[in-house]
Amino acid sequence: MKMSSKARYGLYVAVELAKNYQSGEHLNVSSLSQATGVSDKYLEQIIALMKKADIVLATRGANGGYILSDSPDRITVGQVLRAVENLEIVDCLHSECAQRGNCVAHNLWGRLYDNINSYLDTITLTQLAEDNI
Amino acid sequence: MKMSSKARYGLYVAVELAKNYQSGEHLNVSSLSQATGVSDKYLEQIIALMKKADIVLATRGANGGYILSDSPDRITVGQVLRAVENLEIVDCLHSECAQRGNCVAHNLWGRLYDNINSYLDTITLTQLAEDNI
DNA sequence: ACTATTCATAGTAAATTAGTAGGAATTGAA
DNA sequence: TTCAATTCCTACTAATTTACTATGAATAGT
Repeated sequence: MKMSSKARYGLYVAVELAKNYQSGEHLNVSSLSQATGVSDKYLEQIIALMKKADIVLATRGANGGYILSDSPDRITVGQVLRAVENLEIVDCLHSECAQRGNCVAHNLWGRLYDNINSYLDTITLTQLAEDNI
Repeated sequence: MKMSSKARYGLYVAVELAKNYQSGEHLNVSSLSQATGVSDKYLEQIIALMKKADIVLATRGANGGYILSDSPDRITVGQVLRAVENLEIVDCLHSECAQRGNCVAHNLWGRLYDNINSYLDTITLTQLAEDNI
C-alpha cells in the first residue's frame, strides 16, 4: 500500500501554491516544476486533477498560471490527496464485494478509509507548509 | 493507494483460522482454499508470510496444517496486514527522503502511518470474525 | 502576428501485482 | 519401509498499474 508519485508531487505543488497565495499572483507550471524538481509535463497532469477538483484556478495564455481556489487554511491535505489519487483502499468500498455480503473485511475497510480521511482532513495546507503537523 | 490481494486474502485466512482456533486442530491449505475461494498455491505464499511473522504455526506431513500461534483475541488485524503487506505508505518513511530534509510531507506521512497502524491494532481477529467493528 | 501559457489526449517503458508451476522436504499411517 | 498427504522453497509469467514523455490544439496578453 503505497502513495503514488501523484500524491507526493501533488502535495509539493499545493505547498508552493499555498506559499504564493497571499501575493495574489499566478504561478506557471515551469516555476512549479523548478520548485519541486518534477517535470513540467507530468506536473501539468497532476495540476489538471486539482483543477478538476476545484482546488486550484487556472488562467491560460501569457502570464497565466495557477493559484489556489481558496485560502490555504481552508484547504486540507485530504482534499488535495483525494483529487490526485484514489484513496479508496479496496474497490468494493462503496459498492458490493465479489463475495456479496460474505466479505468479513468489508466494514473494516470502510472504517479504515474513514479513519484515514478524517486524519487527512484535520491538516490544512497552511499547517503543512509550516510543517506544523 | 490500494490494499493488495495478499492483504485481503490474508484476512480471510486469519478469520478462518480464528474460527478454528478453539478446536485445537490444524487446517490445511486446501480447506483454507475452499473456504476462501483463493487458489491453494497462492495461499501457500501468503500463509508463509504469516508464519514468518509468527502469527501462525505450521505442521508438515500428513494431517498437517496451520493454526494461529495465539488466541484470536490477542492477534490484531494490524499484525496480520503488516505480515503480508508493506504498509509503509512512502519509501522514505523511516529513512531519508530523496529531498533530504526538504520534504514538506515527511512528517505527514509518518503521522498518517502511525494513525493507520494504531487503528488496525485496535481490532482483534475475534472482533473481525464476529464483524464487531 | 507572435509568444507564453494552459488544456487535452495518446503513447510507452518500467515496476509491481497477482498469480501459476514444479518439485524437494517432512510426517503419519498402512 | 513404502506411500500418501502435507508444508516449504523458489522460479517463472501474464496482467495491470504507474510514471512518465510527447504532440499539438486552444487561449490570452502584447
